[in-house]
Amino acid sequence: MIKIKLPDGSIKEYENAVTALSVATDISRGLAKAVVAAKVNGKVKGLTEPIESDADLLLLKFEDEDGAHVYHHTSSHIMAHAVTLLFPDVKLAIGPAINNGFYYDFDTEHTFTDEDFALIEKKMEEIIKADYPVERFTLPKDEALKFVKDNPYKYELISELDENEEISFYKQGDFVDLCAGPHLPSTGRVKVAKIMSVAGAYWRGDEKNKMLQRLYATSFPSQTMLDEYIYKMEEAKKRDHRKLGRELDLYDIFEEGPGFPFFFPKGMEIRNQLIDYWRREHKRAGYGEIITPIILNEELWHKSGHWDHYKDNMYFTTIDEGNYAIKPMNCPGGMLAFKRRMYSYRDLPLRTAELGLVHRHELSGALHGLMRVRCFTQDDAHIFMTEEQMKDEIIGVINLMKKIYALFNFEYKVELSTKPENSMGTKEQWDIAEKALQDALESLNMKYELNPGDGAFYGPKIDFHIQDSIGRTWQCGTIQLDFQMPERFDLTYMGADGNKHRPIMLHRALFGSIERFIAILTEHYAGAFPVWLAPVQVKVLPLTDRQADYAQKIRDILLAKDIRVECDFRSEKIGYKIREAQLEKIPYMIIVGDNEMENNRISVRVRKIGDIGTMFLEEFQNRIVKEIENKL
RNA sequence: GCUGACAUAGCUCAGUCGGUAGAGCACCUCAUUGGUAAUGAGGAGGUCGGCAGUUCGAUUCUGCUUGUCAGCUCCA
Repeated sequence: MIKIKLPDGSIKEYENAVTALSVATDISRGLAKAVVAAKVNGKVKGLTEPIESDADLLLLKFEDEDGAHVYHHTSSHIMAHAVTLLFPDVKLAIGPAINNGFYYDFDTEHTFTDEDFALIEKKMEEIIKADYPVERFTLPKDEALKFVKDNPYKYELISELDENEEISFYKQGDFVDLCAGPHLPSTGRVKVAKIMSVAGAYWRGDEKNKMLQRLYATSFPSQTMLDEYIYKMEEAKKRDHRKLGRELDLYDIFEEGPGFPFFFPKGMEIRNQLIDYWRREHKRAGYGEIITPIILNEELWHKSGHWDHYKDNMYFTTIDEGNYAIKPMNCPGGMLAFKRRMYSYRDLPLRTAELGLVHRHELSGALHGLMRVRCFTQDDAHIFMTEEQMKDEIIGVINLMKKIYALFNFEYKVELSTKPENSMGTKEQWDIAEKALQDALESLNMKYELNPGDGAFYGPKIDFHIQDSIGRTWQCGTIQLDFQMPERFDLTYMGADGNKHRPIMLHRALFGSIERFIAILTEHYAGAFPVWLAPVQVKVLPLTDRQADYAQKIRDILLAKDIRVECDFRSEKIGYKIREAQLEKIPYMIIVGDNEMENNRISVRVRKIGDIGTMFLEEFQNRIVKEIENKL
């Protein structure tokens, strides 16, 4: 007797081995139709895989993340199947499910174009209609290798697997693919698929390898869901900071300076508000602010290790026949600032912040609006401390980061990145540093992912990643431990014992880059910034020329309270002025006609709500001042 | 940097199977003085990203180049 326990606690009993599909059928026919995979004792399995002993069973639908994953994975096989039929010379590489879809990497002489998409989709439809059962079979490693001998990619993948491992394959019609699975029971379970784009992708993500052609696609259980997805993506694109930055006249990048952004008065307003806030928080958290030069002698960069590890990303220049570098990071300058005098252990931890403008030579193909630029302002800080202070300092920084991100209601992902291949220092130092970061994360109960080998060349780091409008994530905040720079620069402090000791250094940035952070904010708010950040907070709209003086008076009063206010004196109808202010995403409009003027009042219109009626200017002023103070 | 696509007015986009271009919005002028998302009329604005080549003639075809977009790689 096999007992299958369902999530609601109920138990179904079966004489013999049973499949998740038949359990679903027992519950209801509708469920059997909707279910796409199952979690058996917490592991995702195919619906038709036999369950041979007692198990906890969770039936997965497309709506479940794991369910969608299986659904998309089978879809990727269908796409590979279709491509194989249309382009027989194609060699398959890998084709996993990803967020919102799937891709497959192909090696073929043919260059895929947009016109091929429709052809491939049509072929996929045929495979779906044929409703081939998707069957799993396994081979021992040596036979598996023989089976894929004509495909170097699959051959390489299998070669790396364990000798004794059973290698699983999935077969649908005549198409067979190496795959760990699981899969849908048959191809007909996929309803609609759409190829989204084609792009180059290096085999195994290594630029030394051959570049393959990657087809990105998605699939859904219904046309309606696909349409909704496409609509959603189009809507999301309207939030693109590059578009909004231009429309709202905040910032832009021109052909004359690829990767070098311009900020205009309205963008600067946002930037300055952020920085004001940043300065207040840092003063409170015990930081002193410094500024270090953008250009420093090349020697410094040899000493810091940047020459050996970061030269390709740096710009250089000559002054009076001397060689100079344009800083890609602020730390070496920070080192000089520390070294200028002697410190006591009583001075530690010493927290030094710098809004430092750094320049980096990024690959042209990597540039992306304000998200990825060639010059940006890091809200950097260097904390010099003793080993005992390390953990508390890390925790302090994480808490400050959490406080700032909470202000914007950001969802973020935390990653711990460890020792990369080409790094400075000893393994012991790295171990201590990595452990300190990990301990801090764990003592705060933070969820994080491990990202092995992705640390900076001088130390491991904790990174904070935030999503953009279409779900791409960007690293913003970062906390990096560094034993190397203090050693290279021979930094010391005087200990209680009268001897010189070496401090440990922590690099950190909260926004990460002001430019990237503003891009994230623009997309996060879809350009409708909260009052405290809005470039223009209030627009006064006189109904006719008769109210011009009154409008001006209102503006002057608000200006005197540091409220950012503009007037629209043009001889346009009120509807027109409102529409324009609305499109500019200005939080408050003050509308004044003869009525308001006679009663010494104002009409207020809120961006999100609409007309909220008339009030005295003083009432409005109290309201908006309070909102600004509370950062709403 | 690599793969693919794209580049026409400030913005969004038409268009020319090779005969030097057009709309809407924005801008300027005039009229209009209005009550919560577009008043009307007129005007100005483009060496069709740049450089070569083919051609009687190139914005259109070809090559190179610059930039942008998607992805890979890399990173805040």
